[in-house]
Amino acid sequence: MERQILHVDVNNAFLSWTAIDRLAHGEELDIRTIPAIIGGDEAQRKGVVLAKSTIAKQFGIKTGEPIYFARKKCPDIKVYQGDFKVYRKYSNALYQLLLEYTDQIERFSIDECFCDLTHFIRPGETLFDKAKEINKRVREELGFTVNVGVAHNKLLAKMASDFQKPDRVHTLFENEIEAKMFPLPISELFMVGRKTLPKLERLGIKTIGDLAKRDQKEMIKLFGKHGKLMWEYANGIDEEEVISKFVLPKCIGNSITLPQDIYQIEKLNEILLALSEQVSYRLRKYDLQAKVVNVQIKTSDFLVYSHQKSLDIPTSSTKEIYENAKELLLNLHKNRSVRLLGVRVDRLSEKNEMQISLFDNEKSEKQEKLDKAIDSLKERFGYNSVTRAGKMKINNIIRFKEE
DNA sequence: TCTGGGGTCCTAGGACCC
DNA sequence: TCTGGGGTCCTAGGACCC
Repeated sequence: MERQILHVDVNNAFLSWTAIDRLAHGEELDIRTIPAIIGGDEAQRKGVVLAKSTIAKQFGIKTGEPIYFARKKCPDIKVYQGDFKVYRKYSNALYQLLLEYTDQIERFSIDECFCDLTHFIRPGETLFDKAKEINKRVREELGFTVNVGVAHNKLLAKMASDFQKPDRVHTLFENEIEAKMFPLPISELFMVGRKTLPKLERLGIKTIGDLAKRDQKEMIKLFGKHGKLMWEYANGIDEEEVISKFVLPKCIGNSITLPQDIYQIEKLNEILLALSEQVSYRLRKYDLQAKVVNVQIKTSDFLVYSHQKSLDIPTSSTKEIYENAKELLLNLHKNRSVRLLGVRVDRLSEKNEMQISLFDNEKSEKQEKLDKAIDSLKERFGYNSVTRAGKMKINNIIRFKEE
């Protein structure tokens, strides 16, 4: 049976949401109507463009580039800081509205959803009608706009939502692929990134159609699994289901670009503790444990190094994760000047009843009780209310969004 | 020019075992 | 003494996405 899929994509999400939240708080100016961007704090060396207004886009400003570049392109650009709590609020409002159409919703990111309406189209209705209705209702009831892609699989719905923006509904059915998708530059294809683009161009592949018409075996030979995927996408082939159920994370990480480069291991360890604390806190919130601890650094010359360690027994203990991270960092840093420091845990598994209640020894039982006590204080009084990362100055450097 | 932070998945090479 | 091939696990790095 042909599936009925929508991809709902919020236009300039971070900027639009910031705009309407400011308006809701009495601000007169709608920042969607001026050259504006949402960006990180330049003083903290996080000065990249996270979202841009339609007018800012017309100046050639791109998401992900330094704010410094954006100013060169448009000296009058206004820069605003975003707020994740605000994003989450509007993202949830959108999700609630979509739930009126189907319970088969995959939250692909904070500002994108896939919806499967296969079993929710009544006789006499079309998928396109539903898409138009959603588009209109979001604008009128929620105050921001979305693009909606209409198709029979996720890939085509996603490609369709990316066509003309903003506030539009586009279809991309099988019989439209040749006319609507094949002429697009190959860079527009989902999963063709910065590194693959020049390789494809060197092969004479300039458009999605060019790739679609190549031999699939050739693409597999050159790019392996990625080649197979790209070829299928270029041909509009995608069998992936809309996953509506909650999926546990496969890894949890926390990293920070430091306001200044740091080379002293003692100072780095203090930050490492704060990072480990946050990672293990999130791990425990999901009732997960980790088999692998990973530490990553980025040096002042933007080289990235990482070390990881497989543990004998999975853990969710702050102390254990920190101790292992410390050891990894020691082997990693070699007096290098560190720009970014990160901790990540991998190979996560669910704690079963046995593991929650039984302990190897008294020491780890005590440790677990301490973690739990701190966790519940954090729950009640906020993440930063209690911390083992001793010095408060670290919490001035690292701002935790997780509360 | 000055370059975030959160993820997922894949690959290559080495260690180790049979 | 000098020799093989396959499977699994681990690590480091890199690609992609939003």
